[in-house]
Amino acid sequence: MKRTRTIKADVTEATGGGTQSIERALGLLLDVGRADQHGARLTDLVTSSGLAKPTARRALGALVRAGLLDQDETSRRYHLGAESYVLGMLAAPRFGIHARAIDGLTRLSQATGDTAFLSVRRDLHIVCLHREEGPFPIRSHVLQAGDRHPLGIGAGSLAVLAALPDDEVDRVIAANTGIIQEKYPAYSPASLRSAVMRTRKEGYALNPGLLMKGSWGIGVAVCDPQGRPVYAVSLAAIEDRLDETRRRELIPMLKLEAEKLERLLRDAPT
Amino acid sequence: MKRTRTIKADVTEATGGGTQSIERALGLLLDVGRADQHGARLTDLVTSSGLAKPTARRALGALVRAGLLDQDETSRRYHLGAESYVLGMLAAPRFGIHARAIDGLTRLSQATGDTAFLSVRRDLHIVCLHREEGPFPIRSHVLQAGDRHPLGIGAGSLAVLAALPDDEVDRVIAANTGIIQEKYPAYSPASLRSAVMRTRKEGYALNPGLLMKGSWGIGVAVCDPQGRPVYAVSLAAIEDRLDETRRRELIPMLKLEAEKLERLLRDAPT
DNA sequence: ATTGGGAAGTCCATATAGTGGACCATATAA
DNA sequence: TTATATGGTCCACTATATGGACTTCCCAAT
Repeated sequence: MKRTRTIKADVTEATGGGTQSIERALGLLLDVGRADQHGARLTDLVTSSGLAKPTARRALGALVRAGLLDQDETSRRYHLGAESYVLGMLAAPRFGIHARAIDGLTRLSQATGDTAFLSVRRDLHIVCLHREEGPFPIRSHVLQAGDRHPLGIGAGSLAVLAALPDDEVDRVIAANTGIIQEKYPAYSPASLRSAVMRTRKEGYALNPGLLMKGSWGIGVAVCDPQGRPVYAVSLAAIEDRLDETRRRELIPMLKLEAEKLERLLRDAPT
Repeated sequence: MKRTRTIKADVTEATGGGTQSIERALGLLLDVGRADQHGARLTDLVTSSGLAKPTARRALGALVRAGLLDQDETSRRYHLGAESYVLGMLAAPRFGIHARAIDGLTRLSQATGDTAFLSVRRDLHIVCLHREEGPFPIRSHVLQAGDRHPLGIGAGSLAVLAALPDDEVDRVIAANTGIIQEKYPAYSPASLRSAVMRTRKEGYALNPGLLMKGSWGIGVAVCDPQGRPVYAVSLAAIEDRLDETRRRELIPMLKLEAEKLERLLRDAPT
């Protein structure tokens, strides 16, 4: 007897089986990416991934053989490899706003003195793509290129979350609740929801030092031609430099740069 | 009875077992990377990889879920995803010569009118990282960013091969013999060896239309501080524009840019 | 020297996780 | 309508990845 197909092949979803080792390996690849700068050690990767050591090492070996990772011969640390770089260059035309966004970030950081960021949305998270420091001597290093946080955590991230439709805001918060409770004690699903409201009302996102006391941030979302938020432009500074008065000066500048990026997204084909 | 360990743990090598699915998946990832621009279709990936369709699809699914690939909802083609781009950006500081090399390529292409290339060595192959077109209206499109050829095939590639020590030249040619016989009818191991000699004698590599009749190229290698060739700078033009006389003008310009890059490699830390 | 601890790397019996032949669904062409 | 080509899926079977336990290496402290 034939099984009745209840959902008659909606789209493709629910595949997902039979890919354990691949997903583990890709997880390791992204982990190493996050740890670049100094490289990742086998033991750390083992603990952070929860894999058994032989398993992790075999996967890392495959990644190294593929050229996506390099292993330092003496320190034995894993770094991103040339193939990762090449891949990124090949992907660049499809995400090419980055290159042209750097100008804007530089303008912002020079004009304000503070540090400007470009972040990109990755489903439930946001990833910091670029950090451009301004001349002001006290600089927050809370957000680095490559850092990843749940949507809503941090100024740019909150700007993106608030720009999503309500049902997706709920979905995202629900999906991230576990991580938030575990790693972001200053946040809660409820506080996120009210932050979203505030962001929509004010027209910009504010992070009043919730990730690190004293390190404040403001951010706005950049939407694609379909109106979905994909990037965020944000600024970080110490609390004193982001009081209400100064924010009123800075927000128009942020919005201006965000609009320029939206125009680029509209014009760029691909 | 204990098995005697003949090679007492020289370095780590010969691991390699227990990674089939990972290597298959990574192969697919790189395949898609090569096919970007237009995206890769499932069927093509199946044939190019030799995998069974369900296997390929499962692996691609995992890559999509990890964000390394995107699948176009309507065309069903696979493209590089945001995570690939992020990875590349994170790897950029370690391979950052690229960004600073573009200036040099632009200078070259403007000064000569022809198309300038930056390529990077990946073990037995060379990968074209960047292509900068000059104003001259007849332009060869034989080499594109992302294209990969065995070492020795093409001008930049030959420059790198010729800059390797003899034993490695032999190793590379031996390892590539199969691919060369299969896909590059104008080449042979013997012709490669004599091309290497010619390159060393003349001080630059010449490709007299061996990949595509009429499309000539000249190239020089860029070596890291240890003297190992890692990049190549090259120029492509139609045969008429690369006669002996003009080559004598162009080669010093290429060498100048190559030396600038070597200086960057020396000064840049990591 | 000697010891100890931490990290990298390795082995192999086990069963879990991936495989692929066969099939279905949908889209465009004839 | 049939033909053909492509994307997507099922599931029995076994090839394949797994991980506990082990060895080797390195360095710092005794």
